[in-house]
Amino acid sequence: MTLYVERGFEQTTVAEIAELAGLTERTFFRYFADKREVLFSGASSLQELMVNAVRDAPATLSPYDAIAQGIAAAGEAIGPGHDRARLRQHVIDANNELKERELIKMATLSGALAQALHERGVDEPTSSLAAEAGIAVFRVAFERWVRGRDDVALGVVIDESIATLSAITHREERYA
Amino acid sequence: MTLYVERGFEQTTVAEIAELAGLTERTFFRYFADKREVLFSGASSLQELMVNAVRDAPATLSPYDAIAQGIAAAGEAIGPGHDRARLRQHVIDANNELKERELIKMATLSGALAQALHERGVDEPTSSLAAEAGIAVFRVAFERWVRGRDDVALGVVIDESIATLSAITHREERYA
DNA sequence: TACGTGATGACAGTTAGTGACATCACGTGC
DNA sequence: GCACGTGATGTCACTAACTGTCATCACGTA
Repeated sequence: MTLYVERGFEQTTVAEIAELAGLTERTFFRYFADKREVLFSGASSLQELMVNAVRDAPATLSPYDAIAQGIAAAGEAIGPGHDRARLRQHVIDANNELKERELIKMATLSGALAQALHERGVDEPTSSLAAEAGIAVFRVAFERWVRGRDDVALGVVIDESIATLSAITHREERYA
Repeated sequence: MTLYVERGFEQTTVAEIAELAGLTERTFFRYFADKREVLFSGASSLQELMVNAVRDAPATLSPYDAIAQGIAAAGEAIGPGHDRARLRQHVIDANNELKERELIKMATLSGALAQALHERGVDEPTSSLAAEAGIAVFRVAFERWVRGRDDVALGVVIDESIATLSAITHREERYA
């Protein structure tokens, strides 16, 4: 991570990382499937957290509100680490391969959330659409939070974005 | 493409592609930035099509409806090629690197659509959210269409998905 | 006919990632 | 206290995706 920040992702070789960490390249690849995965080791636990939140949400909640609970849980987990998130995102945004990896993590997450909705009795395509919409909200909210001021809480931005999406898809309200 | 279908993406080397096409590896890499890009050469023209549709949509349309026009345009362009789409998607789904590339193309598209909304006078974060939601709809609809029966038109699936997302994000209607 | 230009080939080099085997530390059962 | 199985690490050889550089070649033009 230090190296990625200092000289960028592409300019850092696995050999350098391994040397700095005091192990061989081969061992590095035993811990991480590839060079990119270093930055995404936390993704699976975040996914677990969100899926649990959806699963444990009150049965009376709509799919969209259940997903909102999951996103809120992610917000609470990430919220405190604004500086870390900003640094990490800066590295990712500077490199296309890393962006790709981030996107596939999001897509996997979306699939897991759809599955969690399934287990709440929600049918296709409602489950997939609600999950995808939730991820869309999370993506936009997270980006705004990372680029925004330090004192605006992630949870607040998320709530705003959830409401905004509802307003957008209400076709009749503000437009002809 | 023939080779990717026959033996899979990973099992196909650039050397083989080059030989089949009657040129050298180096020349292959002059036409395609990398091995994956072969399957996504049409992405930029599709993006252009969608952006134009959004730009040229009646000014009275809401952001969501303007995006819907863009998606409909994509539906018309892709719709006739059901077999080709199915084959291509089969190759992509079998390989994670290709899925990543597909996702970043979608993300780029989302950004372009958000930009097109901007030029219609739509503010952030509404523009990004509407674009992301539109991509979410497109993603789900496209997948359903590819996996579904031959005689169901893509346009129909898209319209259904647009309506379903509206219903989902109407929180009060069908749930407590 | 000489010349500039754009496309291609030839070739060497870097780096990510993998497979196979050796080694080594360490806890367990005897 | 010692043999032994096991999991983590090192070593080495190898493949394949890319990249940089220079040579070559076809072709339209002055």
